[in-house]
Amino acid sequence: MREPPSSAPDGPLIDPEVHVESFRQAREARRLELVEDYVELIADLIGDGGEARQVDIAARLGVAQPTVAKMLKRLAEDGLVQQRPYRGVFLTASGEALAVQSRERHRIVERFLCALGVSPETARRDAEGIEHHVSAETLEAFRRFADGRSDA
Amino acid sequence: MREPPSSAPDGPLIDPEVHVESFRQAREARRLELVEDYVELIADLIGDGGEARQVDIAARLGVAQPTVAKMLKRLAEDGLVQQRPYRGVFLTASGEALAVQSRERHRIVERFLCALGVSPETARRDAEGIEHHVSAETLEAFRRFADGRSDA
DNA sequence: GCATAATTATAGCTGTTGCTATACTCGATC
DNA sequence: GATCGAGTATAGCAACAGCTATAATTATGC
Ligand SMILES: [Mn+2]
Ligand SMILES: [Mn+2]
Ligand SMILES: [Mn+2]
Ligand SMILES: [Mn+2]
Repeated sequence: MREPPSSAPDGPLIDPEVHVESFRQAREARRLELVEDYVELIADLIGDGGEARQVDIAARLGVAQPTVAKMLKRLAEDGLVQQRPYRGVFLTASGEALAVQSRERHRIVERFLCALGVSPETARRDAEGIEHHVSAETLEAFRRFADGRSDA
Repeated sequence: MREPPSSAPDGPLIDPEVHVESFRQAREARRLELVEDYVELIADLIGDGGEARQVDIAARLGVAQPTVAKMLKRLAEDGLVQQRPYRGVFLTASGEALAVQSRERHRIVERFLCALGVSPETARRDAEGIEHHVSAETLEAFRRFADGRSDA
């Protein structure tokens, strides 16, 4: 049915094996999105008020409290947080490491968008989604651009 | 429990009502990601070879064929594609419109990353995820930057 | 200390996105 | 025109991410 492997791309479409790489990477990033947002938010809440309560996590994420409870259970199973019944949730060493890394990347993406001329509000909102799909190479390019343009 | 509404942000955390907006936008974008990728890919396959078969869609997305079959059923229910049993799938008018719009945004994001100095391979992979989280304002900033720097 | 409010836990549901296994249909070949 | 391979449909499963309703627990106020 399909043409035998020819080196001539007979249209605007790239090679299927190459194409699939991008989609796989995007799916993998999507799988990690929530985890990254949770640990980052937990770290911020602890840093801000000394504790991360389910109700506050839920309020900031815009989801119901049982949704948070279920996710925290999963994060605990994955060794990223530690929770004691009816008490707050804390980050493990690896959870803290992921939080620091995620927060730094988030910060760079948001700063980059602002440096590009996007309004702070839009930068804040778009960065929340974009951050999870920015590779190390792209992040470095973002950082370079933001540093070069920053008025600081 | 929580402080009464005070105008003084007592930490690095922004206002919860503002914070939740970003997460809601990211969740909404995530909800539309797959739909946009499907219609864009279907449009490309039709433009390339005149037809969009499930096996080809599956091969490019990196998923199994029944996964594609189920999604096409949903897209048909949503009025984005039309499929006849054991025949190819076609885009409706609104499906075509979404495809054109998604493809254009995708193209701009990828071109922007390249203009920023990211390698073509990384630009291709990162754009596949980033595209879905780029607002109209950010897209316009991307376009301006890419146009201003393009050597064409 | 006890009543009550706030918080967390749990049960049970839905919808989405993936999978494997298998049945069905279509078209090409002989 | 029967066969066989490619492609499609369907069934059934699992993980994930959300929800409501309600029970259990902790914390607060009197
Ligand atoms: Mn983040
Ligand atoms: Mn995020
Ligand atoms: Mn795309
Ligand atoms: Mn995409």
